[in-house]
Amino acid sequence: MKFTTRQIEIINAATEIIGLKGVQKLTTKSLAAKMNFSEPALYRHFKDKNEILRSILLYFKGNMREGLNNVISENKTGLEKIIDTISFQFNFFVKYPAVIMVIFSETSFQNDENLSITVKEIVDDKRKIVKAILLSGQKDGSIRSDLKTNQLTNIIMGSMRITVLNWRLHGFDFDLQKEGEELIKTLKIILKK
Amino acid sequence: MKFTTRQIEIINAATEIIGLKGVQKLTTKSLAAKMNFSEPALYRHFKDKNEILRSILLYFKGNMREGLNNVISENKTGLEKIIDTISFQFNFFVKYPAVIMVIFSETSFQNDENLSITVKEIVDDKRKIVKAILLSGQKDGSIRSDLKTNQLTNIIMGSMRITVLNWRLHGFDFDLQKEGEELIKTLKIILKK
DNA sequence: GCAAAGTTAGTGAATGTTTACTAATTAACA
DNA sequence: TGTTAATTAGTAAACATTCACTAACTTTGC
Repeated sequence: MKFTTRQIEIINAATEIIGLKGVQKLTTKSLAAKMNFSEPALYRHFKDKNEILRSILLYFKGNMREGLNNVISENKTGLEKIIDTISFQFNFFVKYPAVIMVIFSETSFQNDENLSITVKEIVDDKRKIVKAILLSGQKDGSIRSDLKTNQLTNIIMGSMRITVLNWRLHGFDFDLQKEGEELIKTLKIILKK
Repeated sequence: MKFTTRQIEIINAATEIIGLKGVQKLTTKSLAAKMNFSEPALYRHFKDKNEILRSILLYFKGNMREGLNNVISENKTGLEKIIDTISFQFNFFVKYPAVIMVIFSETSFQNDENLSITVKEIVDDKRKIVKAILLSGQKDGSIRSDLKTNQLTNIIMGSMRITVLNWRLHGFDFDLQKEGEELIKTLKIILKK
């Protein structure tokens, strides 16, 4: 998926609205207002509203993946890679808090058949990456092998997600970076062989 | 919060719509249709739509809490209680899958100030319960004490949530009960002293 | 080198629908 | 007979989208 600069501007504006007020408040009106142009102008850049929503998902899927790929291509142990992966994501969310609702959107984007398929693909994709790292960690001996990778995946992804969501729920009123480090410390102890 | 039988019927119908199609598809029209009566009939039982949404949250908050209270009032170790708590919730969701979207709804109900406060209270409430059990488990020696209860809470709640959400995302196509038992087995090993 | 042709990104006005909600009325029944 | 629960028929506002049109660029062919 390639996007024009203008499309990316719109995607960012839409993401900000969703992050601040929820998907229900993302309307052609609110989006056009944030972009400082008229509603019909949106249709110069996207076929319809659903394409905007799908583009938001795909755009951040790409962003996330790029960052994760950088992390996992380094020459480190599985445990280190997992830690880096989590760390990268916490940094990402601190930097772009508006994206949280988009990335953790299983519950929000399921009103359209097409969108919920996209969401599913994104989630499965990430799960696969984490699982693969865990497996490599079990092989290189940095991660304990007495627990199934599937379960460890749930524990890692789940605890990270709930920490971030909780941050959002509490109006970003605590230091996510710090909380992230706490979680990483804990997970390290749990995962280590 | 006391509800009439008719109100509970409406709450259940609304929950089913949300569970199946998402909050955005819960409209006065769709809800009335599911209830087999006209839209204005809804207003016999609720002041407005927001009161319906709030009632859904409160109703299941009550249901959950009742079940959890039963579990934690038994005379068991902290570890056993935590396991029972998780187990209870998996059973609950298998029985009432439509409720999942309501219980794990931080992301969906935040379009209204009032509702998102209610959601926050529910989440915080549950977090407190889990944390208290963990603490008692650390005191009675059934749960390891080298990790902070806050972090353990995130790990437990997060992994449970993501397992259930994943089940939903995949159209309920695997055995959640079994997956829940797997998770419990894993968590037991991790938490044990 | 420059006019004709085409493209890009926007506008205001209007569209048909859907939304939540209300007023007035009626059927049921204890 | 009076309360409860429903109805029919409506409303204003919000919604996504289309329409006809324009101003400002860019490309192309002579």
